[in-house]
Amino acid sequence: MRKPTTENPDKRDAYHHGDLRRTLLEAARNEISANGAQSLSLASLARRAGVAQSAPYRHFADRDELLAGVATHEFEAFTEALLAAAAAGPEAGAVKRICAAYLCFGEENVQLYRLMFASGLVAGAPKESELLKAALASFRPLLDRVSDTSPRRARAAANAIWAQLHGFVMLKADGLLTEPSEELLEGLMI
Amino acid sequence: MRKPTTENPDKRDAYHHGDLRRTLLEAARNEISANGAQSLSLASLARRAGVAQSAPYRHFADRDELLAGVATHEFEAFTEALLAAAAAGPEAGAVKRICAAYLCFGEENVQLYRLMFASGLVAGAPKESELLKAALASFRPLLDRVSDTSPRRARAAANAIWAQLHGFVMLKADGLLTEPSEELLEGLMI
DNA sequence: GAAAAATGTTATTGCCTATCACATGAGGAA
DNA sequence: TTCCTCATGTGATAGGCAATAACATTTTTC
Repeated sequence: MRKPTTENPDKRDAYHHGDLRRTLLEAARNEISANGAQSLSLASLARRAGVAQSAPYRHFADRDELLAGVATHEFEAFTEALLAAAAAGPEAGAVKRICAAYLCFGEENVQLYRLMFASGLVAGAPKESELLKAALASFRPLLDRVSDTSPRRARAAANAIWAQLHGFVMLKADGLLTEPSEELLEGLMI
Repeated sequence: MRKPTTENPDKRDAYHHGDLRRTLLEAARNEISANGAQSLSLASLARRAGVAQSAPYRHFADRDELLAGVATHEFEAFTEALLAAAAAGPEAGAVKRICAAYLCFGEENVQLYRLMFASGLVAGAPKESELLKAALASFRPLLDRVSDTSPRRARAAANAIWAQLHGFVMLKADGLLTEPSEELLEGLMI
């Protein structure tokens, strides 16, 4: 692996870029966030980064692997946001706050959310992949705070909430639900 | 428009195909159902139908319009399935049966379901499009059978159920939920 | 310091979308 | 019938992208 900066950061015109992997991931995130994952091409990313079209393939086996990289990173940010919401008040209201934070993230990052949860990327990811692990980890904040008569029932309840939140975000993203988030949050069955 | 059959159906070698639009839609449905919408190309469809690569463009402005055609048709089939489930027993259990039919459809048609609800196609569709109308219509069977103290509350309740069903299907499709449908159905909060 | 590994470049292949100009066939109007 | 027009299909083409191969240049390692 490579450190973010070499001894001389001014070496912009050097043969080697220095931190292409990170640069590509960041540019990809921007592009996806703005125009969706569909409109992303490795070629255009390479151009924007000022390297040859083939350079990205030194860091990502194919387009999907780059997308997976972006998605993984975003799942981690998502998890952070949920944890922060949980910690932002008394434990009693943690679930409610997590739900609000979930809807908020989905609304503010529609395209990234699509990549994470609706691109089929996770479905095609191997069991041990970083992506799948990051995706499952984002479920923990909610699961850990839902209690019920048994762990099994708690899991079922958390699943139900999760599914509902996910459904709200996606249906709203597609224009099939028009109610504002606060209203959906009230209608949430907990 | 053109009738499905001309006077002579044997005229296969004729200059005109006869019913290319329908043929393309059906082939596209098959391909999507088998391998997902991503792997669909108009070029390969044209080859399979035995016409020139440019022929499909006489019937669909672009790739997305073909996909929208498939999705629209599938939303109609989906609505039919939900209506059939509702009619398949006493009115009292209609909602439960609709939910079961919903999960069943999603499970048996993962790729088509993805196209319908997770491709962003609906999000980009104009307000008056057939696609959006068909999508919204698929919500009616459930909405019409959920009653509450007020129409507004009924809508909120139906939204919640809908979102939850959608969430179950998608999260399961991505391997993030592993519980069998029956169990999810029991956990459904109604 | 030399060998090896990492990272970038140029060149190439093949597939795809989308748009031309042009060809053919079907059905209606005179 | 005969011609005209429109719908539909063909061939050719431009441009973009994914992916790979062979070659070049640093950086790291021993």
